[in-house]
Amino acid sequence: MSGGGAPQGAGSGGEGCTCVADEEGCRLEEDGGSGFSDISDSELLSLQDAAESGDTCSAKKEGLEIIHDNCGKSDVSTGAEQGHHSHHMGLNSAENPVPSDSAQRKRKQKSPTPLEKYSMKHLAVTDICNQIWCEQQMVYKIEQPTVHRPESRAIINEGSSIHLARELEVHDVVPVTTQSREDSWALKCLNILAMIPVLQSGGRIREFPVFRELDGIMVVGVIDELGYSSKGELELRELKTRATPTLPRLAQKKSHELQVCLYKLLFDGMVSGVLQADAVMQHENLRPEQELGADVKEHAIKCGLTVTTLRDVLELTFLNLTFSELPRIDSLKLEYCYQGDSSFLGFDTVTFKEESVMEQVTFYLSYWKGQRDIQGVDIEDAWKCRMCDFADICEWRRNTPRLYRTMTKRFK
DNA sequence: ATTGCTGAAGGG
Repeated sequence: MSGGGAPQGAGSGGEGCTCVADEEGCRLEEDGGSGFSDISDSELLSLQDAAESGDTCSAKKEGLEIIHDNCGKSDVSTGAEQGHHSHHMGLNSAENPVPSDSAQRKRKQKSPTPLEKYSMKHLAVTDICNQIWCEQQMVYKIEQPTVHRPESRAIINEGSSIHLARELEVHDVVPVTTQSREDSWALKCLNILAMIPVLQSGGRIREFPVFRELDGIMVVGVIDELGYSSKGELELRELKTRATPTLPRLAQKKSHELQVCLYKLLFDGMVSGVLQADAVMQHENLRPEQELGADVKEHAIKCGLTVTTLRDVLELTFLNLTFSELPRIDSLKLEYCYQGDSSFLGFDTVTFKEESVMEQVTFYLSYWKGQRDIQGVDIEDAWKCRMCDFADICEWRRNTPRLYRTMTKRFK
């Protein structure tokens, strides 16, 4: 069951709070139920309020037009069901139109890299983790983010709500309206600024945003939990909720392990000063002097900060990160628990080997830079296809007949 | 720049 409670408005009793970008309610999906079902009642209410009070509810981002007197969940015009990555695929028809060396301007002749093709400014840590599971599937997920078999969807929703419940144990979540990507980044920074002192005083935090350039690509993520072990070491904890009361098998563990290693790589970089405001601005194509939205500025004031532009916030954040002398992450822990009865299944301690992690990162990012072809699952991993949401449309499978036979074989 | 494109993680 999806019990994900709504992050209610600014609670007063918490030890802290996190702001979530409340993109004017644009986190909507066509299908009222199977999609991101955790749009909460309170979010819907605030949407309706906004509509009634005549607020423009135009959601240009995502190419989604909402008729604003019908701003309810069931009335979302589609167009978003393919998500933001829904650039029409398969434009190969017009390819290489005769290299008429004359009129052809200085446009790049070479085909775009996958990163360019999907207009991605950055990769998420979880993109890379999906990539380690199956690169072909990861691409399908980017192209069609809302495609899920119902059973996958239910398990994922349950996991989300358990995570949210845990988050609410350590701080409140207050919705903040963002009007631009600059606003979203500012909010991310405000969250970091709010969490630094908690870490400094030995406290525990959840949902810590991290980002850093790796191999020329911006990688962003959110650390599930940071706290201190009994030995006083800074410890990263990543909760994995499971649909079966079993520990994961190797293939899945590999993905989880890389996930926490990537978080450490990003976090350590941030506290040791490798971040530069300009690099972030360039990668993300942000306007540094753009004035921040009213709600973001208002929230900054509540945090005791007077800021007007994203540059202000970013630089403040980087200064704080480097001068707070936060430790690097000492220990990486995966915690598994069973969705059914919340019982604890076990811990895994992950060893961080920098060379090995960087080697993997280089390999996975090379795909995004167009340096190699896509690589679907190997024969021995063909079992993954049996529970893949995209099995029936998969090019990799179609082009790998041996894989298909292995996959469909009912072994034993 | 056919001028702008995205909360990440969520589980297997």
